[in-house]
Amino acid sequence: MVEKIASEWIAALQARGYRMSASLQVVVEVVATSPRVLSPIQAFDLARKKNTKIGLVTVYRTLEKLEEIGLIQRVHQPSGCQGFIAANAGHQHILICENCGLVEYFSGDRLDNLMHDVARESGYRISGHWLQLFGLCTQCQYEIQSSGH
Amino acid sequence: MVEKIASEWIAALQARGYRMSASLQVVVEVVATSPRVLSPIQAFDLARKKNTKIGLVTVYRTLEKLEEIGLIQRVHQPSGCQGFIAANAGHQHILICENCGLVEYFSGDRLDNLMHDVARESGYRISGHWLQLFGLCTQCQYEIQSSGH
DNA sequence: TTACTTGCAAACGTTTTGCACGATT
DNA sequence: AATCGTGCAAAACGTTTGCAAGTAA
Repeated sequence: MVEKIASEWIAALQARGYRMSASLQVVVEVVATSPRVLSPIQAFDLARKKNTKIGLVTVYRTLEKLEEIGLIQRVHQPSGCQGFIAANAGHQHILICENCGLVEYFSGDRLDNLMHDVARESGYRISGHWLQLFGLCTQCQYEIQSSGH
Repeated sequence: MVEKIASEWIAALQARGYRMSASLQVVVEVVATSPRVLSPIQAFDLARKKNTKIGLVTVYRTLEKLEEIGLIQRVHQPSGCQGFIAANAGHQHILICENCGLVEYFSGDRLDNLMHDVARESGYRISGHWLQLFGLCTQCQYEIQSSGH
């Protein structure tokens, strides 16, 4: 299932005309299968465990391609904006664990009314929105509680 | 009115124990009175028009202080995350013009139900959220339309 | 065989730090 | 008088670009 996602991403890249290589495959696997937000360097470190030859630049270029196709999205956090996570189509909003980066997706349908109201009141023509929630996943709640905080 | 905001910020900084200087005053004035998102360099350029001696580092350090006190907030945009805008207390959500950076504030009260639902469904303990809307302000809608786009 | 991709090194823009001087309290 | 803030220069950081060599199509 998880491997299936990676192979679908590879197919999408090939359909876009990109050539296949071991390096690209490894980066795609790492990013496609991560349930957590990954920075370029984190993706690089994970990829290096599978392919020692890989360069950081290749990670950047692969992320660029994946974002261009819409398979990943950049994640902005108070701690920084280098993160990426799979862009789960149809679930454009995410909930991020501030401790471990684990991501949950949720629907933002209930925002439509709000956006409509704001557009009318402000006169702006609204073209997009970001909604992100931050918190602690169940696992991290437990661990942090257990360690005495 | 606009000068009042700046002097309130100055007072808040002094109450925090920070010393006053011409450089700091100029930066605070620039940032406090801007209706648009400002990057550090933009704030620096504006401040230099009022005080040629000012250094970019001072702008960074002043922004750091203002953010620490909660008078400004960082603005994340698809084009970058260097922007800052006044943090209008009680109106924590913003609508940004993608063309000129003009910011409108709006209330996000209607998000409470959504957040409660997501917390229950995910098991996360939610501690914060970001909601930003992007679009074109009325002025920029007009200008872009007039110029043939 | 052609042209895209890689990895390295260097360049780049932004942000931070070290430090001597000057200014505020 | 003591300490904090400033401005400059240099360092650090993440990201992008130039290029020669390697590889996919």
